[in-house]
Amino acid sequence: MTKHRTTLKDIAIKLGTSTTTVSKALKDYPDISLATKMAVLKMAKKMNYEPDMRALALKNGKSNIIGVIIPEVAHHFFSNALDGIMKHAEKKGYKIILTSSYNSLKKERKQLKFLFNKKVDGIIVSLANETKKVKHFDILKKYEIPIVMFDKVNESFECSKVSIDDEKSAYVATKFLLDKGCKKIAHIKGPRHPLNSVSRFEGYKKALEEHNVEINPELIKECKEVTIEEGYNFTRELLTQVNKPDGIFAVTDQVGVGAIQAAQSLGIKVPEELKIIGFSDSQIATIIRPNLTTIHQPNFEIGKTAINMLIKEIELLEKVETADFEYEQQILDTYLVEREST
Amino acid sequence: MTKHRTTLKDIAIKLGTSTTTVSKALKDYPDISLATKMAVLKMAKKMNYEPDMRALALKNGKSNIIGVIIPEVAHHFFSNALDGIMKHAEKKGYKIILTSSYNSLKKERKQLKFLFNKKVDGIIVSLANETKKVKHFDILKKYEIPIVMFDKVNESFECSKVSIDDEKSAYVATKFLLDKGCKKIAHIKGPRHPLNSVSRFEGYKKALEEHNVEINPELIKECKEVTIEEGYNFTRELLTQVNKPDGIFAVTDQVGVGAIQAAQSLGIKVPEELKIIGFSDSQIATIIRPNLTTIHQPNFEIGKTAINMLIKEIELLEKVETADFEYEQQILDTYLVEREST
DNA sequence: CTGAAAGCGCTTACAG
DNA sequence: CTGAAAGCGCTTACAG
Repeated sequence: MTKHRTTLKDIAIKLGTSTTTVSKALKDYPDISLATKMAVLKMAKKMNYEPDMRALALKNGKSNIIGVIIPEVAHHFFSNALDGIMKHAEKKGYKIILTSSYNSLKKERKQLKFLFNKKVDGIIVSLANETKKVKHFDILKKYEIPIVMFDKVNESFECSKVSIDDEKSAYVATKFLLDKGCKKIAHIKGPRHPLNSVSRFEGYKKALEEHNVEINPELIKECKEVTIEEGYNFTRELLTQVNKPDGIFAVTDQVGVGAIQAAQSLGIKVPEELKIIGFSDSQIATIIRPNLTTIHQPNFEIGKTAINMLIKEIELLEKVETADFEYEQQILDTYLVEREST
Repeated sequence: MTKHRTTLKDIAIKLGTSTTTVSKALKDYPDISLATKMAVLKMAKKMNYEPDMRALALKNGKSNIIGVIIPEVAHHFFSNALDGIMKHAEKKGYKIILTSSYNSLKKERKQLKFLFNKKVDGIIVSLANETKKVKHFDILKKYEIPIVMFDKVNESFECSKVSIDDEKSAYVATKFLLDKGCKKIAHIKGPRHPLNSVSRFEGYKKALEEHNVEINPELIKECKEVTIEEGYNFTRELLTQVNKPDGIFAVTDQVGVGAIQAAQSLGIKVPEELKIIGFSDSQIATIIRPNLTTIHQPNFEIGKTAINMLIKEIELLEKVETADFEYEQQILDTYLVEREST
């Protein structure tokens, strides 16, 4: 058994007064005599009184806790976005219950249910790769619990969202290779599901089409895990086939780094013989030699924007009777960072 | 206002019975008739009943929530340790409230107080760099709230701890350079405070002393932020002074990567003219060319061990009257990974 | 200015 | 087998 902590009642008994009075004194109600107030304050301090937030949450119907569900924790993008979420939640007096879906739909459902039962004030989620249908989020609508999706969002679900324009960014990346003179541009894409990879693939195709370059299935590879290893292996495949690419657009920096290493392992010069561009602008892009040209993505800002939108909704909801406000959809800017690999 | 959620009372009214009966039926008490039980279960399902965990926490005195305080979120080591903490907390039915001290003592105090008021079942902490005295943790002792420290621990505070042997690992790293024939080994150390950097410095000195190599202050540099940039700048200083080192032990891989880049910028060959070893075995160590030799640290395992120790204490405490069990101190193994930079 | 009472959503010892 | 009552720690409308 853990030890008894001081409650309002303890203070009241010690002072021969009521919990009502103690509560009011502590909360600085106007209808308490100065003498009583001082006595209560003093005793509360002496007894190390700290309010029990469980009771407050139950009573007030507000916990000042926000639930977060992310696909992965030990991941460059998510830990940075999380940093943005936490710093700004902190500023506004909220704390975070952090959960992970580990990219599994089943876990995502479980975490959501838990956060719902926990009565968090709102939820921020980046969908699991497995998640296609988002029916499980309907319960939040039903009980008017604010939710904001970021990065891995669902197109059809109505809620506020923060993301980048993956298609446009991929278009920019691919067009950059075209402008640099590449004729045969390969794309090592992400898995079929998360919307991001699909959109990046679309941007790639759009740029090629616009420049009247035929899309060649031989030059398109699809990752499962989106790792350095996959980037390495696919690039070796690409570079040893008859129809070799002279440019590669990699779906992430991890894959791009693998691509550079693969080219080097075959004695192919980057950028002279092969130009490579990544996506994300993570630290590894600056460490690999030649440095990886990439698309910069505002990780921290994405998290920050998401939490600010969510808190705005939470606090709006406290005032109005019913939630019929407009959902916001913010698309944050990306930009190309030119380095040595192109 | 958020919408009303189904409570036991709602079900009871609908069924013309009492909340007591509903509660018991839901919890499968033996003294409920099968008919009632079925009816309750059915209605609960129909009305989408979900228990309110705030009420449970208040009633049971247990929240199944663990508070975590880490110095940084967007950090390779901490996000991996956190991954270990979360995965294993999950398995045992606990969730995490994640907070960060941002390496500030003041924030650490604030987060601790919050978690205390929140009545979490236990706390896992890695101390802020600023934290020297840990008096603020005494309150946990007073109320018998289990706490486990990991990585950045305090020597004198009595509680369970998980870490690695920084001194020994640093000794191994330095000795490795000596065995490779280095005569003048520099050390780019961390800031004066966190115990880790001090211990690593001790290990460095010990190895030199044992090999009768004099410790030369000219060869010792002290980082503030422990970044690639600092590693780069200090290494350039070291390599342009009269008394040049032929080996560098860097306090982290970040610093080690900066060191390699600095050597390259001066046309000094690694490992032929200068051998470099890092600490942590993070991804960047495998990406830099030449690859960085380093000390492997079990990030995920550290988190996993910490959470398992904590849950053990929490559950023990539920059974016994008072907490007088032994604190565990686990030192996890590290090992040297030889790569190209030595 | 003070305090008894009701209530937030649950559990459980106890009486019937 | 069922349910009224007390209680977890707080808040607040209301009566005095």
